[in-house]
Amino acid sequence: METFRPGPLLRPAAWVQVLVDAPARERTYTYRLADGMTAAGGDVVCVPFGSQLVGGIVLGCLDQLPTGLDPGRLKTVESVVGTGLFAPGFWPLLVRVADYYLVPLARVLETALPPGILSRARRRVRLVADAAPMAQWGLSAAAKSAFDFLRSQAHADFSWRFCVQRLSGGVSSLRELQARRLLESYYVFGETARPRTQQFVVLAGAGADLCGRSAAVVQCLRRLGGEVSVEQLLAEARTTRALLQKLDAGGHVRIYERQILRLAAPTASADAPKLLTDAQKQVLDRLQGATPGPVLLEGVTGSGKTEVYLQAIAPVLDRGESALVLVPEIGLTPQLTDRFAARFGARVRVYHSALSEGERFDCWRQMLTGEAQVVVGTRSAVFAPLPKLGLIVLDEEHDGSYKQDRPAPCYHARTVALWRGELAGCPVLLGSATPDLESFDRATAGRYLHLEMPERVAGRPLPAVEVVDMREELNRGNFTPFSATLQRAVAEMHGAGRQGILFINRRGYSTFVLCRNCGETLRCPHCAVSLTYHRLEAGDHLRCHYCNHGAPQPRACPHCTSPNLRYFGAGTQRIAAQLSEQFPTLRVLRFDRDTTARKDAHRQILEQFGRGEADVLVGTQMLTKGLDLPQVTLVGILAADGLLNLPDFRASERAFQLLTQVAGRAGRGSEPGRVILQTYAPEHPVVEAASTHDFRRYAAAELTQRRALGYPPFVQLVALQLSAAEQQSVVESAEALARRLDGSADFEGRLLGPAPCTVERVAGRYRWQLLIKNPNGEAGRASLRALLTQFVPCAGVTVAVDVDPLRLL
DNA sequence: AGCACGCCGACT
DNA sequence: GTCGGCGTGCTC
Repeated sequence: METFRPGPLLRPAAWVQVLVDAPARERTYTYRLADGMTAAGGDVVCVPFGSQLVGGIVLGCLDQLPTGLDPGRLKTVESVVGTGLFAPGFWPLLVRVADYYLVPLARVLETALPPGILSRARRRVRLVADAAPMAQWGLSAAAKSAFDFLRSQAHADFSWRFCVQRLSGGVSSLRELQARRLLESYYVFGETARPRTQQFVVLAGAGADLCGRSAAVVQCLRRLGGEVSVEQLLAEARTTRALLQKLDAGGHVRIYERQILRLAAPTASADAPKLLTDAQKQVLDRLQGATPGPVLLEGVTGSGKTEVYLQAIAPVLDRGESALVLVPEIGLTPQLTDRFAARFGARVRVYHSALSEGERFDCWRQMLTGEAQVVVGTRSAVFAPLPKLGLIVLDEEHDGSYKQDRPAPCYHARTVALWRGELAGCPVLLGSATPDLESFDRATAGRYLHLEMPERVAGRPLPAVEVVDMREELNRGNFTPFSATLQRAVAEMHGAGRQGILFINRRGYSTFVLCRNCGETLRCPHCAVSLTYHRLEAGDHLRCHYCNHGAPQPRACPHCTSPNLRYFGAGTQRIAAQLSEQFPTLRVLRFDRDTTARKDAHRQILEQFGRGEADVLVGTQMLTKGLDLPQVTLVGILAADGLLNLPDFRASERAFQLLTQVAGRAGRGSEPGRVILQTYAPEHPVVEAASTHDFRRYAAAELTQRRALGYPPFVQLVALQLSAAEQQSVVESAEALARRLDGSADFEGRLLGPAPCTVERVAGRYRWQLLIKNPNGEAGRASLRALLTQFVPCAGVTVAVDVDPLRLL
C-alpha cells in the first residue's frame, strides 16, 4: 500500500509515484520531478520506462524516497502531459475507494478508467522547427532517408506508430533523429487522443507500368471503386499489407487514415412520459423538494419504478446536468435500456465492461465533453466521468451483481455511488421491491429519505401466492417436479392462451451423476464439486459450474466401470424436457446462461416470448431481474428449498429477494397473476413472508437476528481469502495470518476461521478463508491495512481482501 | 510492449 | 570457435 499523500501539494515535492502504462502494471514506479516541475495525483505524465517513453498517471507525491530504492536508478519525469483529466471530485472518490477497500490506488484506477486510455498509440513525434542544419551531418543512410521523407510531407507532426511502420530503419532511425534534436517525441492526451481511425486505400497513379500481383491488386482496387478500406482490399485482392505499402511507396496508391465514430447513439422510437399514479407523483414531488442525499425507493414489483426514474431524470437534463443510471446486468435489462433510449434519445449512452475497448474509450470521451448526458451502465459505470452529475439512480439496489468479487478492488457500486453522490452533491436514488437489509436499516433509521410505492400501477393486485407442500406430493405418489396444483395451473393457463414462467435455480439437465454400483459421484478434476450433466446438440456433456471444465458423458463409471449411472437433481434443461413431455402442445423456451450466451440472445428470447411464439419460459435467477412481461399470468417456483439452506448468513435474505422478485413477474398486465411456490418446508419464515408479500415483517425479524449475532449491517465483515495450488502452503499461510490477527488488539476474539472455503478447491487452487468482524470502522481497517502490508505469505499463495463480502465462499 | 540476458544449432 | 534463434524477466 502506498505511503504517498494523494491530492494537490502544499509545497513542491521532489518525487512522484507513477502508474506506468506498461503491461507489467503490477507495481508503481518512483520518478524524480525536475526543478520547478509540479504534479499532483491524477495528472498524466510522460516518463522514460526502459528504453521508451510511456504515459502514466501520477498516483501521489512523495517527500522522501521509499526505503530500499537506489537514488541512482531514478529517472526524471519527461513532461506533465495533462491535468484535469478527471472531473472535480473524481480523484478523491478513487482515493476513497482505495482506502476503504484496502487496495492500492493503482488497482482502482485500472478498474475506473477505460482500458487503453493511456495507450501508447498516442505517442507522437514532430520535426523540430529550428533544428541546427549541421545536425544532419553524418546521419546514417536509413535515418537520412527517413528524415527526408518526413520533411517532404505536408505536415510536421506524425504518430509514433506511423513512423515506426513507414520509415526506413524504424525505431533506430527515429532514435537517431531524436538524439540529433531533429525530431522530438511527445505524448498527447485527451481531445486528440486516438479517435478510432481506419486505414483506407485510394488509387493514385495510372498503374500502367505494373505487372503481376501489383497489377492485379490495382485492378481489384479499381473494380471496387478506387477507394476502399485496407481491410476490404486485403480480403478482396487476397494480398498482403506489405504489397500495399510497396504500391503506396511507388505512388500507385495512397494509404491514409480516416476517422470513424464508433458508437452510434442507441436508436429507438420516441417514448412520451406516462401518466403517473398518485404514489408516483408523491415520490417525484418529495424527490424534487428533498435535499441532496441518499433516497431509498421501496416500491413493490410492478409499481412503476422505471417511470419514476425517467421523470426524475428529465428535469436534471433540463438543468443541463447529467444522470447516471446503474443496473445489475445490462444484458438482462434490454427493456429498461430501450426505454431510456426511447425517452431521451441521442443523449443516452450505454456503458459496461462488455463493450469493446474502443467503444468504452469513445463513450468515455463523450461523457467528458457532455455529449453523453444519461449513462445507463453496470457496476463499473459508477466511475463514469460525467461532469455536473445531477442524479444517480441504482435500480434493483439489492442486487448482488453490484458487488465486484473477482479482481480487487472488491467494491460495491452502491457504496461507491453513495460516496459519489456525496462528493457531487446530488441525490442517489436506490430503488427496489426488496431492499437490501443494510439500505432498509439505514432508511428506517432516518439516514436515508425513505419513499414508498406499496401498490402496483393501475390498481393491479399483487399476485396470489399458493404454497404447495411437496412432501404431500411424494406421499401421493407424484414423483415429477410438478405438483398436481402446478400441473392444473399450467393446463388452465395454456387453455386460456396465456403465458407462464417456471423458475428453477439450476441450469443444465441433472445436477449430479451418481454410480449406482459403487456410489461415487462424478466430480470435477479441478474443483471440489460434482459435475453437472448437460444435453447438448453436439452430444451429452458433463460440465463444472465453477471452472467450466467440460468432459464428454462417460458411458460407464470411471471408478468401477459399471454402466449403471443415474442422474439426480433437475436443472432447466430437464424441466423444459419434462414439461414438453407432459404438455406436448406447450411451446417451451429456456432462459439461462446456456441459452443466452450468444450476443443479444437475451433480447431475442424475450422478444420471441413477447410476440407469443412460446407459452412458457423456463429459467434461472435471470428471470428475476426486472423483466416486464405483461402477458404472464402464471409463475411456478419449482423448488424453493435449494435457496433456503445455503451455508451463508445472507442466504435467507437472498432467498426472500429471489422468491419475491420471481413472483413479481406474474400479473403485470391486465389479467391478475398467480404464483405457485413449491417447497418441502412450507413453514419456513422466508417462504411465509414471500408468499404474503410481507417485506417489512421479514426485514424486522431478520435484522433482529443479525443484531443479536453480530452480523452486517451491525458489524463490518472483512474476508481474507488465501489460495494456492499447494494445499499445505495455503493452510500454513492462513494460520500464520490468523495468529497475527489474533495478536492484534483490534481483532482479538473477532476472528472466524481460518477454514476451508465451502468449495475448497476451484480450478486447481485450494482456498481458505478468514473472516474478521470489524466493529471499529476506519480505525479497524487502518490497522488491518498495516497488518496486511507487513504480512508475507508462503510462496505461491495469494491473499485477496474483500471488505463487506456479500457471499461467504 | 520492448529490450536484454541467456543458453543451444549452422556458419566463418 | 562465433552469429543468431527466441525463451524468461525487468523496466523507477
